[in-house]
Amino acid sequence: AARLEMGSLWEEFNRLGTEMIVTKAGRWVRERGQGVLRAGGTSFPPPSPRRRMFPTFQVKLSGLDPLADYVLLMDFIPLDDKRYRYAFHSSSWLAAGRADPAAPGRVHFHPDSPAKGAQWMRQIVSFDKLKLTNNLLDDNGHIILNSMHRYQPRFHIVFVDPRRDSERFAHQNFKSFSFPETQFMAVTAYQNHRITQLKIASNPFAKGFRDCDPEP
Amino acid sequence: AARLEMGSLWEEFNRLGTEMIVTKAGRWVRERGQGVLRAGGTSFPPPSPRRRMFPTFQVKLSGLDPLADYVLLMDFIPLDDKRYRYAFHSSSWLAAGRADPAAPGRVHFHPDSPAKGAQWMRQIVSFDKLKLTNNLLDDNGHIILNSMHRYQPRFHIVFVDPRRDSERFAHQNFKSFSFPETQFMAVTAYQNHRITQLKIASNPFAKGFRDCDPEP
DNA sequence: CCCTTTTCACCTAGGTGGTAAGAT
DNA sequence: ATCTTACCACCTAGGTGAAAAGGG
Repeated sequence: AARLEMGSLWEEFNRLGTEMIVTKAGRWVRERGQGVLRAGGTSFPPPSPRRRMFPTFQVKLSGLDPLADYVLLMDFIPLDDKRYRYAFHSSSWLAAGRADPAAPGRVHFHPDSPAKGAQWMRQIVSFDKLKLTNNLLDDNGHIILNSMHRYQPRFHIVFVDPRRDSERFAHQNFKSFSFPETQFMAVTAYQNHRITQLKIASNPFAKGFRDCDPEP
Repeated sequence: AARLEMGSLWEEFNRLGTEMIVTKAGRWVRERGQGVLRAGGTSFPPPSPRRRMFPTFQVKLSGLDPLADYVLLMDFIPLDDKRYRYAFHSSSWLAAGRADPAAPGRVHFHPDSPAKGAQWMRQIVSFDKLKLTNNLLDDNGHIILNSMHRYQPRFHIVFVDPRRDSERFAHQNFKSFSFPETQFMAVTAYQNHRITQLKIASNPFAKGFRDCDPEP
Protein backbone atom coordinates (compact mmCIF):
# COMPACT_ATOMS: atom_id res chain seq x y z
CA ALA A 1 0.00 0.00 0.00
CA ALA A 2 1.06 3.62 -0.48
CA ARG A 3 -0.07 6.64 1.55
CA LEU A 4 0.42 10.12 0.14
CA GLU A 5 2.39 12.39 2.47
CA MET A 6 1.48 16.04 3.03
CA GLY A 7 -2.05 15.19 1.99
CA SER A 8 -3.59 18.27 3.60
CA LEU A 9 -1.16 20.57 1.76
CA TRP A 10 -1.92 18.85 -1.54
CA GLU A 11 -5.64 19.28 -0.86
CA GLU A 12 -5.20 22.94 -0.02
CA PHE A 13 -3.47 23.47 -3.37
CA ASN A 14 -6.00 21.29 -5.17
CA ARG A 15 -8.92 23.36 -3.89
CA LEU A 16 -7.36 26.43 -5.54
CA GLY A 17 -6.28 24.52 -8.65
CA THR A 18 -2.66 23.40 -8.38
CA GLU A 19 -0.18 24.86 -10.87
CA MET A 20 3.33 23.55 -11.50
CA ILE A 21 6.00 25.59 -13.28
CA VAL A 22 7.66 24.06 -16.33
CA THR A 23 10.73 25.69 -17.89
CA LYS A 24 12.84 25.10 -20.91
CA ALA A 25 16.17 26.78 -20.21
CA GLY A 26 19.21 25.07 -18.81
CA ARG A 27 21.10 26.50 -15.93
CA TRP A 28 23.03 29.73 -16.16
CA VAL A 29 26.34 29.92 -14.43
CA ARG A 30 27.98 33.03 -13.03
CA GLU A 31 31.73 33.37 -13.29
CA ARG A 32 33.63 34.80 -10.32
CA GLY A 33 32.50 38.40 -9.95
CA GLN A 34 31.49 39.11 -13.50
CA GLY A 35 29.13 38.26 -16.30
CA VAL A 36 26.94 35.30 -16.99
CA LEU A 37 27.83 32.34 -19.14
CA ARG A 38 25.61 29.64 -20.48
CA ALA A 39 26.47 26.33 -18.90
CA GLY A 40 27.54 23.92 -21.58
CA GLY A 41 29.18 26.72 -23.52
CA THR A 42 31.93 26.38 -20.95
CA SER A 43 33.64 23.44 -19.34
CA PHE A 44 31.39 23.66 -16.28
CA PRO A 45 29.74 20.60 -14.76
CA PRO A 46 26.57 19.48 -16.56
CA PRO A 47 23.58 21.68 -15.76
CA SER A 48 20.07 20.35 -15.61
CA PRO A 49 17.88 22.32 -13.19
CA ARG A 50 14.50 22.46 -14.78
CA ARG A 51 11.72 22.90 -12.25
CA ARG A 52 10.92 20.63 -9.32
CA MET A 53 7.36 20.00 -8.16
CA PHE A 54 6.00 21.71 -5.09
CA PRO A 55 4.59 20.16 -3.05
CA THR A 56 7.03 17.31 -3.55
CA PHE A 57 5.42 13.96 -4.29
CA GLN A 58 6.13 11.78 -1.25
CA VAL A 59 4.66 8.46 -0.16
CA LYS A 60 4.89 6.13 2.83
CA LEU A 61 4.92 2.49 1.76
CA SER A 62 3.79 -0.62 3.59
CA GLY A 63 3.07 -4.22 2.83
CA LEU A 64 6.12 -4.82 0.63
CA ASP A 65 8.21 -7.98 0.92
CA PRO A 66 11.14 -6.69 3.03
CA LEU A 67 13.63 -8.97 1.25
CA ALA A 68 12.47 -8.46 -2.36
CA ASP A 69 13.76 -5.85 -4.80
CA TYR A 70 11.45 -3.12 -6.04
CA VAL A 71 11.78 -0.33 -8.59
CA LEU A 72 9.78 2.84 -7.86
CA LEU A 73 8.82 5.25 -10.61
CA MET A 74 6.43 8.00 -11.62
CA ASP A 75 4.79 9.13 -14.83
CA PHE A 76 2.25 11.80 -15.77
CA ILE A 77 -0.84 11.26 -17.85
CA PRO A 78 -2.97 13.98 -19.50
CA LEU A 79 -6.24 14.43 -17.63
CA ASP A 80 -8.12 15.34 -20.80
CA ASP A 81 -7.67 16.30 -24.43
CA LYS A 82 -7.90 20.05 -23.83
CA ARG A 83 -5.77 23.11 -23.81
CA TYR A 84 -6.57 25.77 -21.22
CA ARG A 85 -6.23 29.47 -20.67
CA TYR A 86 -6.70 31.46 -17.49
CA ALA A 87 -9.42 34.12 -17.35
CA PHE A 88 -8.13 36.72 -14.90
CA HIS A 89 -11.42 38.60 -14.65
CA SER A 90 -13.22 35.50 -13.38
CA SER A 91 -10.13 33.89 -11.81
CA SER A 92 -10.89 30.61 -13.49
CA TRP A 93 -9.56 28.22 -16.08
CA LEU A 94 -11.34 27.95 -19.43
CA ALA A 95 -10.98 25.24 -22.03
CA ALA A 96 -9.33 26.73 -25.08
CA GLY A 97 -9.35 24.10 -27.79
CA ARG A 98 -7.87 20.66 -28.26
CA ALA A 99 -4.67 19.56 -26.66
CA ASP A 100 -1.33 20.23 -28.34
CA PRO A 101 0.49 17.18 -29.75
CA ALA A 102 1.34 14.98 -26.78
CA ALA A 103 4.81 15.35 -25.31
CA PRO A 104 7.10 12.33 -25.37
CA GLY A 105 5.92 10.03 -22.60
CA ARG A 106 8.64 9.64 -20.05
CA VAL A 107 9.00 8.00 -16.68
CA HIS A 108 11.09 9.05 -13.71
CA PHE A 109 12.75 6.23 -11.79
CA HIS A 110 13.37 6.95 -8.15
CA PRO A 111 17.17 7.25 -8.02
CA ASP A 112 17.44 4.73 -5.16
CA SER A 113 15.92 2.02 -7.40
CA PRO A 114 16.24 -0.86 -7.22
CA ALA A 115 16.17 -1.42 -3.46
CA LYS A 116 14.75 -3.88 -0.97
CA GLY A 117 11.22 -3.54 0.33
CA ALA A 118 12.60 -3.07 3.84
CA GLN A 119 14.60 -0.03 2.71
CA TRP A 120 11.65 1.58 0.89
CA MET A 121 9.38 1.09 3.90
CA ARG A 122 11.90 2.36 6.45
CA GLN A 123 11.13 6.00 5.75
CA ILE A 124 9.17 8.34 3.50
CA VAL A 125 10.00 7.96 -0.19
CA SER A 126 10.49 11.41 -1.72
CA PHE A 127 10.58 12.22 -5.42
CA ASP A 128 12.43 15.47 -4.89
CA LYS A 129 14.84 14.84 -7.76
CA LEU A 130 12.01 14.80 -10.30
CA LYS A 131 12.15 17.77 -12.68
CA LEU A 132 9.58 19.11 -15.12
CA THR A 133 10.30 20.73 -18.47
CA ASN A 134 8.35 21.92 -21.48
CA ASN A 135 11.29 21.29 -23.80
CA LEU A 136 10.14 18.59 -26.24
CA LEU A 137 13.78 18.01 -27.16
CA ASP A 138 15.01 17.71 -23.56
CA ASP A 139 17.94 15.33 -23.37
CA ASN A 140 18.40 15.24 -19.62
CA GLY A 141 15.74 12.62 -19.03
CA HIS A 142 13.35 15.05 -17.33
CA ILE A 143 9.57 14.77 -17.49
CA ILE A 144 8.23 16.61 -20.53
CA LEU A 145 4.82 18.31 -20.20
CA ASN A 146 2.83 20.75 -22.31
CA SER A 147 2.20 24.10 -20.68
CA MET A 148 -1.48 24.94 -20.11
CA HIS A 149 -2.45 21.27 -19.99
CA ARG A 150 -3.68 19.27 -17.02
CA TYR A 151 -1.87 16.22 -15.69
CA GLN A 152 -2.32 13.42 -13.17
CA PRO A 153 0.86 12.14 -11.53
CA ARG A 154 1.00 8.37 -11.18
CA PHE A 155 3.18 6.31 -8.90
CA HIS A 156 4.25 2.74 -9.71
CA ILE A 157 5.82 -0.01 -7.66
CA VAL A 158 7.51 -2.67 -9.78
CA PHE A 159 8.45 -5.97 -8.20
CA VAL A 160 11.77 -7.11 -9.63
CA ASP A 161 11.20 -10.71 -10.58
CA PRO A 162 14.35 -12.69 -9.77
CA ARG A 163 13.58 -15.35 -12.40
CA ARG A 164 15.58 -14.87 -15.56
CA ASP A 165 13.65 -14.14 -18.73
CA SER A 166 10.54 -13.28 -16.77
CA GLU A 167 8.63 -10.85 -18.94
CA ARG A 168 10.05 -7.50 -18.12
CA PHE A 169 7.52 -5.28 -16.38
CA ALA A 170 4.93 -8.04 -16.46
CA HIS A 171 1.50 -6.80 -15.51
CA GLN A 172 1.17 -8.82 -12.35
CA ASN A 173 4.40 -7.31 -10.99
CA PHE A 174 3.01 -3.76 -11.23
CA LYS A 175 1.11 -1.79 -8.61
CA SER A 176 -0.02 1.72 -9.59
CA PHE A 177 -1.39 4.61 -7.54
CA SER A 178 -3.12 7.82 -8.61
CA PHE A 179 -3.91 10.43 -5.99
CA PRO A 180 -6.54 12.81 -7.43
CA GLU A 181 -5.46 15.62 -5.09
CA THR A 182 -2.09 15.75 -6.89
CA GLN A 183 -3.57 16.77 -10.25
CA PHE A 184 -2.15 20.02 -11.58
CA MET A 185 -1.98 22.45 -14.47
CA ALA A 186 1.45 22.86 -16.10
CA VAL A 187 2.30 26.56 -16.55
CA THR A 188 5.33 28.63 -17.44
CA ALA A 189 4.22 31.36 -15.02
CA TYR A 190 1.69 31.23 -12.23
CA GLN A 191 -1.77 32.38 -13.27
CA ASN A 192 -3.81 32.20 -10.05
CA HIS A 193 -2.36 34.61 -7.48
CA ARG A 194 -3.68 32.53 -4.61
CA ILE A 195 -1.55 29.63 -5.85
CA THR A 196 1.47 31.93 -5.86
CA GLN A 197 0.72 33.03 -2.32
CA LEU A 198 0.30 29.46 -1.10
CA LYS A 199 3.57 28.43 -2.74
CA ILE A 200 5.36 31.35 -1.06
CA ALA A 201 3.76 30.54 2.27
CA SER A 202 4.57 26.84 2.21
CA ASN A 203 7.82 26.38 0.23
CA PRO A 204 10.90 27.02 2.41
CA PHE A 205 12.91 28.14 -0.64
CA ALA A 206 10.47 31.02 -1.21
CA LYS A 207 10.87 32.53 2.26
CA GLY A 208 12.37 35.63 0.70
CA PHE A 209 8.96 36.59 -0.63
CA ARG A 210 7.02 36.24 2.61
CA ASP A 211 5.45 39.34 4.10
CA CYS A 212 4.72 38.27 7.64
CA ASP A 213 5.89 35.85 10.28
CA PRO A 214 6.33 32.14 9.78
CA GLU A 215 3.81 29.92 11.51
CA PRO A 216 5.17 27.75 14.35
CA ALA B 1 41.21 -3.23 -10.01
CA ALA B 2 40.97 0.20 -8.39
CA ARG B 3 42.80 3.36 -9.46
CA LEU B 4 43.06 6.27 -7.04
CA GLU B 5 41.70 9.52 -8.50
CA MET B 6 43.40 12.88 -7.97
CA GLY B 7 46.63 11.01 -7.37
CA SER B 8 48.85 14.02 -8.03
CA LEU B 9 46.94 16.12 -5.49
CA TRP B 10 47.21 13.35 -2.90
CA GLU B 11 50.94 13.14 -3.57
CA GLU B 12 51.34 16.89 -3.24
CA PHE B 13 49.70 16.73 0.18
CA ASN B 14 51.63 13.62 1.14
CA ARG B 15 54.97 15.26 0.41
CA LEU B 16 54.08 17.94 3.00
CA GLY B 17 52.50 15.45 5.42
CA THR B 18 48.75 15.31 4.97
CA GLU B 19 46.58 16.47 7.89
CA MET B 20 42.86 15.85 8.23
CA ILE B 21 40.64 17.76 10.65
CA VAL B 22 38.61 15.77 13.15
CA THR B 23 35.80 17.47 15.05
CA LYS B 24 33.59 16.58 17.96
CA ALA B 25 30.80 19.16 17.95
CA GLY B 26 27.52 18.76 16.15
CA ARG B 27 26.15 21.36 13.82
CA TRP B 28 25.07 24.80 14.99
CA VAL B 29 21.93 26.22 13.53
CA ARG B 30 21.06 29.89 13.15
CA GLU B 31 17.46 30.95 13.70
CA ARG B 32 15.93 33.52 11.39
CA GLY B 33 17.80 36.76 11.99
CA GLN B 34 18.83 36.17 15.55
CA GLY B 35 20.98 34.07 17.81
CA VAL B 36 22.50 30.68 17.47
CA LEU B 37 20.99 27.48 18.73
CA ARG B 38 22.52 24.08 19.16
CA ALA B 39 20.93 21.63 16.79
CA GLY B 40 19.32 18.87 18.76
CA GLY B 41 18.28 21.28 21.49
CA THR B 42 15.58 22.33 19.05
CA SER B 43 13.26 20.40 16.78
CA PHE B 44 15.56 20.94 13.80
CA PRO B 45 16.48 18.15 11.40
CA PRO B 46 19.18 15.84 12.74
CA PRO B 47 22.66 17.38 12.55
CA SER B 48 25.75 15.34 11.92
CA PRO B 49 28.35 17.36 10.04
CA ARG B 50 31.62 16.27 11.44
CA ARG B 51 34.50 16.85 9.08
CA ARG B 52 34.88 15.45 5.57
CA MET B 53 38.24 14.45 4.13
CA PHE B 54 40.03 16.67 1.68
CA PRO B 55 41.12 15.54 -0.79
CA THR B 56 38.10 13.28 -1.08
CA PHE B 57 38.89 9.60 -1.47
CA GLN B 58 37.82 8.64 -5.00
CA VAL B 59 38.53 5.56 -7.10
CA LYS B 60 37.90 4.37 -10.64
CA LEU B 61 37.02 0.69 -10.72
CA SER B 62 37.49 -1.88 -13.45
CA GLY B 63 37.37 -5.64 -13.86
CA LEU B 64 34.20 -6.18 -11.84
CA ASP B 65 31.46 -8.55 -12.99
CA PRO B 66 28.95 -6.08 -14.48
CA LEU B 67 25.97 -8.17 -13.38
CA ALA B 68 27.10 -9.05 -9.85
CA ASP B 69 26.35 -7.09 -6.68
CA TYR B 70 29.18 -5.45 -4.74
CA VAL B 71 29.39 -3.56 -1.46
CA LEU B 72 32.08 -0.86 -1.26
CA LEU B 73 33.45 0.35 2.04
CA MET B 74 36.37 2.06 3.75
CA ASP B 75 38.12 1.78 7.06
CA PHE B 76 41.15 3.41 8.68
CA ILE B 77 44.00 1.61 10.37
CA PRO B 78 46.61 3.15 12.70
CA LEU B 79 49.96 3.40 10.94
CA ASP B 80 51.88 2.90 14.15
CA ASP B 81 51.53 2.80 17.91
CA LYS B 82 52.62 6.41 18.47
CA ARG B 83 51.19 9.73 19.47
CA TYR B 84 52.70 12.78 17.78
CA ARG B 85 53.21 16.45 18.36
CA TYR B 86 54.21 19.14 15.92
CA ALA B 87 57.44 21.05 16.49
CA PHE B 88 56.82 24.48 15.01
CA HIS B 89 60.45 25.57 15.23
CA SER B 90 61.57 22.69 13.02
CA SER B 91 58.26 22.36 11.15
CA SER B 92 58.22 18.64 11.70
CA TRP B 93 56.30 15.94 13.51
CA LEU B 94 57.88 14.27 16.54
CA ALA B 95 56.86 11.05 18.21
CA ALA B 96 55.45 11.87 21.66
CA GLY B 97 54.78 8.64 23.42
CA ARG B 98 52.58 5.63 22.89
CA ALA B 99 49.25 5.77 21.14
CA ASP B 100 46.13 6.64 23.08
CA PRO B 101 43.64 3.80 23.58
CA ALA B 102 42.41 2.84 20.13
CA ALA B 103 39.15 4.39 19.01
CA PRO B 104 36.23 2.05 18.21
CA GLY B 105 36.99 0.50 14.81
CA ARG B 106 34.32 1.52 12.37
CA VAL B 107 33.72 1.10 8.67
CA HIS B 108 32.01 3.42 6.23
CA PHE B 109 29.81 1.75 3.63
CA HIS B 110 29.48 3.66 0.39
CA PRO B 111 25.85 4.80 0.51
CA ASP B 112 25.12 3.40 -2.97
CA SER B 113 25.92 -0.12 -1.72
CA PRO B 114 24.94 -2.67 -2.76
CA ALA B 115 25.02 -2.05 -6.50
CA LYS B 116 25.93 -3.90 -9.69
CA GLY B 117 29.50 -3.95 -10.97
CA ALA B 118 28.35 -2.14 -14.09
CA GLN B 119 27.06 0.79 -12.03
CA TRP B 120 30.23 1.05 -9.91
CA MET B 121 32.43 1.02 -13.02
CA ARG B 122 30.34 3.54 -14.95
CA GLN B 123 31.87 6.53 -13.20
CA ILE B 124 34.23 7.56 -10.44
CA VAL B 125 33.22 6.28 -7.01
CA SER B 126 33.46 9.12 -4.49
CA PHE B 127 33.46 8.77 -0.71
CA ASP B 128 32.38 12.36 -0.16
CA LYS B 129 29.82 11.44 2.49
CA LEU B 130 32.49 10.00 4.77
CA LYS B 131 32.95 12.07 7.94
CA LEU B 132 35.66 12.00 10.58
CA THR B 133 35.23 12.65 14.29
CA ASN B 134 37.29 12.43 17.46
CA ASN B 135 34.20 11.78 19.58
CA LEU B 136 34.68 8.31 21.04
CA LEU B 137 30.95 8.27 21.87
CA ASP B 138 29.80 9.33 18.39
CA ASP B 139 26.42 7.83 17.63
CA ASN B 140 26.07 8.98 14.02
CA GLY B 141 28.12 6.15 12.57
CA HIS B 142 31.02 8.38 11.60
CA ILE B 143 34.63 7.27 11.52
CA ILE B 144 36.26 7.75 14.92
CA LEU B 145 39.94 8.66 14.99
CA ASN B 146 42.39 9.85 17.65
CA SER B 147 43.79 13.29 17.06
CA MET B 148 47.56 13.46 16.67
CA HIS B 149 47.71 9.86 15.40
CA ARG B 150 48.55 8.63 11.92
CA TYR B 151 46.16 6.61 9.80
CA GLN B 152 46.06 4.68 6.55
CA PRO B 153 42.71 4.71 4.70
CA ARG B 154 41.75 1.33 3.22
CA PHE B 155 39.24 0.60 0.50
CA HIS B 156 37.39 -2.71 0.24
CA ILE B 157 35.30 -4.31 -2.49
CA VAL B 158 33.01 -7.05 -1.21
CA PHE B 159 31.40 -9.41 -3.69
CA VAL B 160 27.86 -10.17 -2.56
CA ASP B 161 27.59 -13.92 -2.80
CA PRO B 162 24.10 -14.81 -4.05
CA ARG B 163 24.19 -18.26 -2.42
CA ARG B 164 22.23 -18.37 0.81
CA ASP B 165 24.20 -19.14 3.96
CA SER B 166 27.47 -18.35 2.23
CA GLU B 167 29.81 -17.20 4.95
CA ARG B 168 29.16 -13.52 5.26
CA PHE B 169 32.19 -11.49 4.23
CA ALA B 170 34.12 -14.63 3.36
CA HIS B 171 37.77 -13.94 2.68
CA GLN B 172 37.71 -14.91 -0.94
CA ASN B 173 34.96 -12.37 -1.64
CA PHE B 174 37.10 -9.48 -0.36
CA LYS B 175 39.48 -7.28 -2.31
CA SER B 176 41.32 -4.57 -0.38
CA PHE B 177 43.38 -1.58 -1.49
CA SER B 178 45.72 0.71 0.43
CA PHE B 179 47.16 3.75 -1.30
CA PRO B 180 50.18 4.96 0.70
CA GLU B 181 49.82 8.50 -0.64
CA THR B 182 46.53 8.82 1.27
CA GLN B 183 48.10 8.41 4.71
CA PHE B 184 47.41 11.32 7.04
CA MET B 185 47.68 12.73 10.52
CA ALA B 186 44.40 13.37 12.33
CA VAL B 187 44.38 16.85 13.91
CA THR B 188 41.85 19.17 15.52
CA ALA B 189 43.59 22.20 14.00
CA TYR B 190 46.13 22.35 11.19
CA GLN B 191 49.72 22.35 12.37
CA ASN B 192 51.77 22.73 9.19
CA HIS B 193 50.98 26.06 7.54
CA ARG B 194 51.89 24.69 4.14
CA ILE B 195 49.12 22.11 4.50
CA THR B 196 46.69 24.91 5.34
CA GLN B 197 47.78 26.84 2.28
CA LEU B 198 47.42 23.82 0.01
CA LYS B 199 43.95 23.08 1.39
CA ILE B 200 42.92 26.69 0.77
CA ALA B 201 44.38 26.61 -2.72
CA SER B 202 42.74 23.35 -3.76
CA ASN B 203 39.44 23.05 -1.86
CA PRO B 204 36.62 24.99 -3.57
CA PHE B 205 34.85 25.52 -0.23
CA ALA B 206 37.85 27.46 1.07
CA LYS B 207 37.89 30.02 -1.75
CA GLY B 208 37.06 32.75 0.76
CA PHE B 209 40.57 32.49 2.16
CA ARG B 210 42.46 32.73 -1.12
CA ASP B 211 44.73 35.74 -1.62
CA CYS B 212 45.30 35.71 -5.35
CA ASP B 213 43.70 34.54 -8.55
CA PRO B 214 42.42 31.05 -9.19
CA GLU B 215 44.44 28.98 -11.60
CA PRO B 216 42.74 28.15 -14.94
C1' DC C 1 52.34 25.07 26.95
C1' DC C 2 49.81 22.35 23.90
C1' DC C 3 45.72 20.95 22.28
C1' DT C 4 40.58 21.43 21.69
C1' DT C 5 36.21 23.77 21.13
C1' DT C 6 33.35 27.52 19.73
C1' DT C 7 31.96 31.07 16.77
C1' DC C 8 32.35 33.52 12.55
C1' DA C 9 32.65 35.35 7.67
C1' DC C 10 32.84 33.52 3.37
C1' DC C 11 32.33 30.28 0.19
C1' DT C 12 29.73 26.28 -3.04
C1' DA C 13 25.47 24.67 -4.80
C1' DG C 14 21.08 25.25 -6.01
C1' DG C 15 15.70 26.06 -5.26
C1' DT C 16 12.16 30.34 -4.97
C1' DG C 17 8.97 33.89 -7.39
C1' DG C 18 9.39 38.80 -9.22
C1' DT C 19 10.11 41.64 -13.02
C1' DA C 20 11.01 43.29 -17.43
C1' DA C 21 11.91 42.22 -21.91
C1' DG C 22 11.30 39.18 -25.74
C1' DA C 23 8.68 36.00 -28.82
C1' DT C 24 4.73 34.44 -31.38
C1' DA D 1 -3.04 39.02 -25.92
C1' DT D 2 -0.64 35.30 -24.39
C1' DC D 3 3.21 32.82 -23.42
C1' DT D 4 8.31 32.46 -22.76
C1' DT D 5 12.84 33.78 -21.34
C1' DA D 6 16.65 36.02 -18.88
C1' DC D 7 18.18 37.85 -14.87
C1' DC D 8 17.78 38.99 -10.09
C1' DA D 9 17.49 39.19 -4.84
C1' DC D 10 16.73 36.15 -1.43
C1' DC D 11 16.41 32.02 0.50
C1' DT D 12 17.98 26.73 2.18
C1' DA D 13 21.72 23.74 3.20
C1' DG D 14 26.08 22.93 4.34
C1' DG D 15 31.54 22.76 3.66
C1' DT D 16 35.91 26.03 4.58
C1' DG D 17 39.85 27.88 7.73
C1' DA D 18 40.55 32.02 10.97
C1' DA D 19 40.46 33.67 15.38
C1' DA D 20 39.20 33.74 19.96
C1' DA D 21 38.12 31.31 23.91
C1' DG D 22 38.46 27.20 26.79
C1' DG D 23 40.85 23.27 29.23
C1' DG D 24 44.28 20.35 31.19
